[in-house]
Amino acid sequence: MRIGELSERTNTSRRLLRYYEEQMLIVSARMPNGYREYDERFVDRVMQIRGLLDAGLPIRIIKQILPCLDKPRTIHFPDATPEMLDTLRRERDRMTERINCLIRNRDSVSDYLDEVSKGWRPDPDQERDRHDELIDAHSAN
Amino acid sequence: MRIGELSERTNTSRRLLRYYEEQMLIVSARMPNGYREYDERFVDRVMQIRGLLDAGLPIRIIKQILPCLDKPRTIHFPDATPEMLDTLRRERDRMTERINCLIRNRDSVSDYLDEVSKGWRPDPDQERDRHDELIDAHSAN
DNA sequence: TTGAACCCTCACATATATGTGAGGGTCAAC
DNA sequence: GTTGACCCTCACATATATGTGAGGGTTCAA
Repeated sequence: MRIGELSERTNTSRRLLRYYEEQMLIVSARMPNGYREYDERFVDRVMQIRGLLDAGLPIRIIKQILPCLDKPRTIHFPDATPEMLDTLRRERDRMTERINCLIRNRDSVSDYLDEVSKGWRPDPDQERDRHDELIDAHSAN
Repeated sequence: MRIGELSERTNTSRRLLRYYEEQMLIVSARMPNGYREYDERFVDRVMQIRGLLDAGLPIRIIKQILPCLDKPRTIHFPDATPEMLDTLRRERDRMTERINCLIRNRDSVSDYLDEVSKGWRPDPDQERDRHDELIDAHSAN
């Protein structure tokens, strides 16, 4: 497929697809007329890139972890220098931290929405303790 | 505490703490000499903000969800307009998508690391098999 | 009373991801 | 053979989060 179709199917501007290519996250074949040509695999690949970008990973890091996400991944073993593996372990751990942070906060938002939809109403009898609770309000972020 | 201590305890530059204040993510009291004064709660609050920023949420959104994360949150219920609740639901869903994307990719990285460490340990104590795999590797390229 | 170590505001600079548009090919349909 | 919908490169613009530094006040201890 050409860039326009990939753009529509991944909801990503042509500009960005060319940018990702420039940043070497993807590679494109070229048709005789110079047009870029992509095969089906790129739909998922681009959506994966977008997901990771949206989750806060910079292109520099995405470029490093993408090769590990290919299956079969054996081809990429030889590229794995010890420094690279260290980077990957660090990134894996950062991703886990991000996940936990997101889960905690998503659950808070979720709880909030649940309580609102249950029809919470201000109860003057419970306002007494508010000050005390404020003290240990934010935990573990 | 003053901004320097908060900065050290949250590993966040003074510049950014002032920026978060300008963006109304946090508020500071002022001492008579004009210095900012923070109480303990801000340590967690700032770390929460940093976690969310790192997870890809823009300040605009963080500003909207932060009030829901306060406990007790009752104070903020009356502010919840229907549009606001819609935004929150959308953000909750986006956070869930981010979480799933991160988990998928983290697990892939993790699997990769596991396989590398099973087959090819850069650790000098366990280098037995490396030679064969290196041969394979080079012919695959 | 001087100096170090804080703090203030303000402004300009940088990196990253993204938008926009100019100037110009390619190609299929009318 | 003209038109419209694609594609190309290149360059400039924008938004967001962050760094850096100038110019200047405050506090405290030697």
